Amino acid sequence: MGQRLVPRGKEMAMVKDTIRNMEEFAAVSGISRPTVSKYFNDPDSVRSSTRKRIEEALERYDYRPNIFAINQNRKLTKNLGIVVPYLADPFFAELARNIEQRCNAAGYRPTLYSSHGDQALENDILDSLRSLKPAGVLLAPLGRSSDQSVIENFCRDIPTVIFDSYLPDIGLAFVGSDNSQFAQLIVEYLCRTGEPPSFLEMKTPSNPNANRRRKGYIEAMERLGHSPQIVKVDGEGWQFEEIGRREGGKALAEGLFESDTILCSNDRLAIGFLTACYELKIRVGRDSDSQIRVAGQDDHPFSRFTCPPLTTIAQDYDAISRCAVETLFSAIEGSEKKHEITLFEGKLVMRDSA
Amino acid sequence: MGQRLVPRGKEMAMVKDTIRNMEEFAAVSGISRPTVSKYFNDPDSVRSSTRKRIEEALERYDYRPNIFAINQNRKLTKNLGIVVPYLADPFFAELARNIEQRCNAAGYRPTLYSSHGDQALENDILDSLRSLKPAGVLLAPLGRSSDQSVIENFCRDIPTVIFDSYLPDIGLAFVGSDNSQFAQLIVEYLCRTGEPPSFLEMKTPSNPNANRRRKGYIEAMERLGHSPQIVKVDGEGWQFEEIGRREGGKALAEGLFESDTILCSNDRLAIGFLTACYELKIRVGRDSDSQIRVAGQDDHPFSRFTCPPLTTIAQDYDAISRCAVETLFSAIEGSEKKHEITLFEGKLVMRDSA
DNA sequence: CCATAAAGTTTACGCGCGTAAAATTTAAGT
DNA sequence: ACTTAAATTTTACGCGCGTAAACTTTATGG
Repeated sequence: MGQRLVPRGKEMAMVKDTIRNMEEFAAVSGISRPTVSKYFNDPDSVRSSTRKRIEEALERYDYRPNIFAINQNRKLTKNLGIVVPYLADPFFAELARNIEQRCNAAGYRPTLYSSHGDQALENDILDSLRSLKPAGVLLAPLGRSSDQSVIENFCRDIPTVIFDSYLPDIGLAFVGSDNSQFAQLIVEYLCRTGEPPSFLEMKTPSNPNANRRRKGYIEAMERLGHSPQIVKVDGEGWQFEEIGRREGGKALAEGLFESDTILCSNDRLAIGFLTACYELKIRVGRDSDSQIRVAGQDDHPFSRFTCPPLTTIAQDYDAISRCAVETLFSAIEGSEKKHEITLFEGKLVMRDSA
Repeated sequence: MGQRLVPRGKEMAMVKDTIRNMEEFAAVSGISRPTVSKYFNDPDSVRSSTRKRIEEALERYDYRPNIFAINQNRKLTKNLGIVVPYLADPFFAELARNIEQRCNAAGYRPTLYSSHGDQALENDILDSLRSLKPAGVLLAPLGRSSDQSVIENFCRDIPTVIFDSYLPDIGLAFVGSDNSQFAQLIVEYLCRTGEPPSFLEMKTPSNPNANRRRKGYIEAMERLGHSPQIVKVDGEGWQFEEIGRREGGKALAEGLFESDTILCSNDRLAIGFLTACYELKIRVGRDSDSQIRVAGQDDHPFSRFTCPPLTTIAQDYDAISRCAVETLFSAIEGSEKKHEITLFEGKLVMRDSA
């Protein structure tokens, strides 16, 4: 009796549930519009008592500032762009997820784009990204098939951190992996535990990281007193598994590998190559009754589940995404000048394939 | 002599390269601003001669309308939202790519979001999607862990086509696969070629499609005169491969499967289960010296590359994405009323695992 | 209690574009 | 050449918010 059947907030919301703009919201919260505007730009910039009043009103009415009107008038938006070359590759999906969460946590509005391995699309994305007036962009370029001049122009206008795939002197900074170290680390391991490996890669790798991995392989082999052997197979595009299976299998069947240990340029190639081995009934592993060993590089999310599970070098997803985001933020908020390059080392992940 | 050293367009661009708004662009193109505005809303709505003049100016000056000002004033934006539950799953990545391209082709601006398996994030996405005033949304819900009332409210305000994971009576329409048919098709195949299969699934599947697949399995088994056997394993979340490996392997080691043929609720579970088989040194395949057969459902992009390659039922990515997009467009442009459900059949993909 | 700074209020303008209405020009067709 | 419809121009307003300037209120401290 006499008790409220409806919570106070809900009741008041019924009175005028349709807050059309900041003017009306300022009215119902009893604060002037410019102050309310100030609050939304930075809640800490208003006195705590007025902040409280605004936030109370915010609970009664679900008003939120019109994002288009905001961005039209602000010089610097809170938008961020995240661009990856190929989202159907779980490696990039994971990286993107990681970066996205960090951006959200920092109060920005990230938007995710995938170039799908297509130069024209990458250019289009950068183009439409411009019109979003983003505060910054985190860009993993296609690599070899990127239109460098387009990216260079873009980076001149918009604060951009490049990650994963290096482009010389472009953008605020580069964050990626020390691909040479990747290859050296696993070569050392493979040599220590068996025959020195042959190296399997695509003839025209779409990603420049492949070049550093090849060099790392050669360096490590020579340092250890072995002669490197590189098998380059045909294949274009981003269907790495299929290339690894078809062309890698072909090379295997033709006996092109001088070693019984195959180091693949990346995990996806290795995954396809494992399939080829299966089809050729060649037993892969490091136990005595196996015929060859296969290793990859990246620690792709699926590498744990190949048969046998793939020995590989793990990318430090977390460090890369964290560093890329932090670098961008410090450049946006402060003003970093010099073009910095940060490379993270990989860790050996020993599984059964090598 | 007397020849131009600079193309005409470039030369004129030097004169006044900084078109600040539509007013200025209208001036240099010799057309009034309202007509230019009309052109940008629909190039075919102006006379071909004026269209030509505008497009000539467009080549000389790289003006493009301010997207924020446009969206602020238009009642209906050209924005679209695409939401998937888990982007690190290449199945959804592929589907999203497919949908994205269709939206772009139709002149819309799609934005891709992933709920990353998290209800709170799904809600947040819908919330921030609202403020984008999208013309429509293509939503693949989390499923069981979705907050149905939130999604229902969202769909009341914004034209939304649900895909992949069915939610009763929500949204404009549903587009997905006939999951019951998937299971029946592969059960028939498995029974025809060997022992009737046991069914492996998660105890609390995150996706309601799993329920239809289970029913399809039971139906087909009974129709063929076999008694169904379902093995439910523990496991939460979206790490299906790991669940398939760990829990599926445990069930296998404990001899819980009555049949030598295992039908998995989906490919990712099957991929993990194949790993478990490998670890237990159980040979998978359909040839005489294999011990068990394993099949999946979805035709996941990686299923081609498991060892052995996975026999499965292929989702019709293309048909689903096409239908979902077309349904949304016809609802946006025209005005579809009735809530339609469209299901696509799967096709048997025979590989070596079963 | 008063001086002072900090915060809030009023007022007003501008951002870039959609869009309506009325006036004018253009194109098409008998 | 004349009628008519269609396209374009002019003019004008509004969207929702950022933001500046001048003024008024509040908090703080000796």
